[in-house]
Amino acid sequence: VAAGARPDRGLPRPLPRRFFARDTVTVARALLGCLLVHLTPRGVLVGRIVETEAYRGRRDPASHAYRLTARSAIMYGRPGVAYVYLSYGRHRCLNVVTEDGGRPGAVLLRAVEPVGGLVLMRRLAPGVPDARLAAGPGRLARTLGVGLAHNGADLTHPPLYLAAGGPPGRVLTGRRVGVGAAVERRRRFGVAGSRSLSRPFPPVL
DNA sequence: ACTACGATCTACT
DNA sequence: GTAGATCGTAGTG
Repeated sequence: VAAGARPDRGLPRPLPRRFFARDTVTVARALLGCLLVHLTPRGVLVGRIVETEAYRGRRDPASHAYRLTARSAIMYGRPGVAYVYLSYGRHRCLNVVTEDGGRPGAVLLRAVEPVGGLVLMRRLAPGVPDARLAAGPGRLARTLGVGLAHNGADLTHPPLYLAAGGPPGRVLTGRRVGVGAAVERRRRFGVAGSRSLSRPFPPVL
């Protein structure tokens, strides 16, 4: 980069790795209101995180890290790294690894509100209304240009990273989506009033 | 090597 | 409300 050049001027600053080296539920809540930023060759994409889910290991049968396998090994590794997997052979899901000291954990990013790069986002998800462009983990990955190639990417640095945002306002909690009934409740978190939630939070749990 | 199964989304009845 | 798509991962033989 040329001296004096500021290629990231105007862009939010990445969250430090220590942000992610904490309890997974704490990180899942703290990520609400934060920004997901992707500097792609075709443009800058920015979304405000409005929905997350916490997945731990060992004691969490719904977590991919319940057992240590080739795929889940990344959840046992460095916090702040992306864990991207293919769901139902069609959809990619973006997580950020949490915890420290070899403890497994990850937060699934389930929904963001489009903040920047709307024109490109609409191209990536044709026919989807703006508020719904990244409502759901599969749509989020598609609309933000995230693929399996990002598995293992460091989310504390561009081109794909997380950044501080505004306060989330009131936070909703609920049971995780798409997992069996025998698992613990209230590991899904959402920003109340957002029109970009993947689905409503039931009034009573 | 072979099989079963999804942390989902879309389309259609 | 429910079915089908689609393929990497994980478990079994």
